[in-house]
Amino acid sequence: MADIPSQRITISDVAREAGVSRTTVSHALNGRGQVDPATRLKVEEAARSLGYRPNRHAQRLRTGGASMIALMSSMPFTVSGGPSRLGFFMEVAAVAASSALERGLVMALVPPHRPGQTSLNLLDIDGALVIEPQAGDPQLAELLQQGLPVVSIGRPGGDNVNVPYVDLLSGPATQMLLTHMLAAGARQIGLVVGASERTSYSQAEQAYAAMAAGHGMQPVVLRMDEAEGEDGGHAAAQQLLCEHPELDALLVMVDAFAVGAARYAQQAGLRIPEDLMLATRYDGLRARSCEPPLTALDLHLEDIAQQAVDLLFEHLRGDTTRRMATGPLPALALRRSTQRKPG
Amino acid sequence: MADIPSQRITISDVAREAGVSRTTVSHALNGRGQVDPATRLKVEEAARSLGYRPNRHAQRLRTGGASMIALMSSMPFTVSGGPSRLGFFMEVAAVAASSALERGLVMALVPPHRPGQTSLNLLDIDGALVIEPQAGDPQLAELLQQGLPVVSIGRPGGDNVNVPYVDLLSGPATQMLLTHMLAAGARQIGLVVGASERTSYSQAEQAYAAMAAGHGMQPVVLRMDEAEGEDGGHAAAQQLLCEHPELDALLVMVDAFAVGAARYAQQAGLRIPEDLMLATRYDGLRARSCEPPLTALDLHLEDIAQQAVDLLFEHLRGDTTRRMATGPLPALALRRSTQRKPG
DNA sequence: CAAAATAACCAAATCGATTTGGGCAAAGTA
DNA sequence: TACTTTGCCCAAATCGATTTGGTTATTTTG
Repeated sequence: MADIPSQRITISDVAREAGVSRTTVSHALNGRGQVDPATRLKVEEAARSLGYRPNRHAQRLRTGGASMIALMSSMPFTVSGGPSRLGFFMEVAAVAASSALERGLVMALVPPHRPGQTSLNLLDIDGALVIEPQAGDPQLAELLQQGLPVVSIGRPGGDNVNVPYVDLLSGPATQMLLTHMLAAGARQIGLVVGASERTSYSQAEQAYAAMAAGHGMQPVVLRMDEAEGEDGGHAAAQQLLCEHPELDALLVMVDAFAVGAARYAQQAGLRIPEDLMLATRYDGLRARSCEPPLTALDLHLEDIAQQAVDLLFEHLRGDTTRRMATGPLPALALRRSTQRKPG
Repeated sequence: MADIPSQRITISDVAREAGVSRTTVSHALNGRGQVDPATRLKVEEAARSLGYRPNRHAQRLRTGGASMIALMSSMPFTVSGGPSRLGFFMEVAAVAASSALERGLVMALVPPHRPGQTSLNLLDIDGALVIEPQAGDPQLAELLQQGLPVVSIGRPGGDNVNVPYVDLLSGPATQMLLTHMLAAGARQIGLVVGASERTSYSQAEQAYAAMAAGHGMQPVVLRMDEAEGEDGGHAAAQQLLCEHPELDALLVMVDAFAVGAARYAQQAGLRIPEDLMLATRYDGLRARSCEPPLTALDLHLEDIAQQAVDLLFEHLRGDTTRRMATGPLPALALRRSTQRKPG
């Protein structure tokens, strides 16, 4: 029956119990230096019986090692947080937290916040993962300014050219969605992206332009402020379909927009997919619980997040040679929103 | 153009810059001791200009406290993690992380792990949130044994009677689902719960028993090991429906099981909801992306998580008077799986 | 056999903060 | 005047680990 230790067990206690010096305890427990195997056993036994757990703060203070990373979202609250919180951010978080723990790192979540809160200087981290930062992202800027290692999930926008990143392959991804929609019978596809300057958007636009040129499609693109959330998607669909009644399909890159677009279609009496096909990029809760469920992409975020943590870990260790990683190609998640009844 | 500081700024650097001792810097920056207002300004200015950020490890080592809490899941990997990671756990995580940050606490995610990994002694936290711990939960036991403040989301199972908790109201929740199914035309409802000893299960069973007695329903309950995941739900449905062909509805408390049950129904040629109604407790990704989507409950996890963080915060502060909190009543999330076509 | 290498261990320095226990004027009090 | 209080400041101790730079014995080598 072990008493609850009111005073924490330190290395000195173990040393006393084992009858050796603190140095030897440290060496024995960490496999460093020269220690007689018999002594090592004695130390280990003492540590176990006393319930010794090294004080992480003392360890980190001495060794300078990293212990905490943060995962931050640069998307506005209305897209990344809000009613349906379980999006891209949290999916990455789930995997990244596991991978981080396996490396002895603790991952702190810094969820999207209402405008005007920085709170970054509140927490003291050794590195950070950021998701699809836009050009001139203030959070990213602050992290870099503090000299912290950062890995971006998705190539960072703007002039942050030397921030290491995991490529999300937005060009091929867009191509995949467009190809599918065309094969499924779409004739005129419109594109909706966010208004901020993110690599995924510009790559999508490029892929879309190339595709349109190749298929004799008149390119129709609309950019909408992400902060507008689902309502923004509603408005975007409305504007696009009024100005371009020939459109019979929409590729809406932001899932919150896509849900709004579906709502507009319903209100306008447009059947999905018969009158209007709809697809989005990220296959998350929003895409799946939309009515009808939306065709989207499995981005393999599990691999992506894993790679990002790996990369960040390397940089934390001082090995900054690798500046990029690539995940597997996205895979199509086929749903009703792009499947017209045959005939 | 600030250089990237290769060497971290310490309190000594600030002291030198401001022309005072380290003690005075500490006092000035932390509002302790007696410091001339003019000196304080000088110190603050020096700290700002040098970009000083106190070393968290040194601080914590000295002061003892840590400002980190953990969110842990006691569900097996197959239920809470796995292919569809975005469940109960991550939904709570999203909200709890925000609330924690607002209080200056960092929240670490300790996702469900493969069996045999503790990893708890790896991180040092000063409090934890646990989700629906079962009777004799080893993680909870370890936390308590270390004397750490713990708040449970959902009343803890077994004899952990004095662990403070946020009530998930599983009795009323079950009643709500059963009442709905009966009103929707179900005649004989079977119940599937997890085999572990969790309060939500026993409360569900109680509510079910009472309901059955009141409606002349023969109670049919099956307990399935949670580690079996979706396949377990498949097996449970098979067994239940073979032994009790009179059943025309199932309330499956674990969402992973429910998805498996839906799969079995499809294989057995049972139409949902015409031949078999299906409902589950937690309205998450699994319930929504099931075919057909499953009727479930909005548990108001946002409020629940908020309350849990509040409660834990109080206990961290030493105020242990409040030992329980209650969230709002769950709300029905109606889906096709319980809506028979009229006529 | 003397010199060099190795094994096993330890005392003290170190990491960067906070806290303890003063020191020294200037101001207040008997 | 002498004695206490107050204001402002600092040197050194402290937190609990790791690391540096040794000291002894014990082998190995020339």
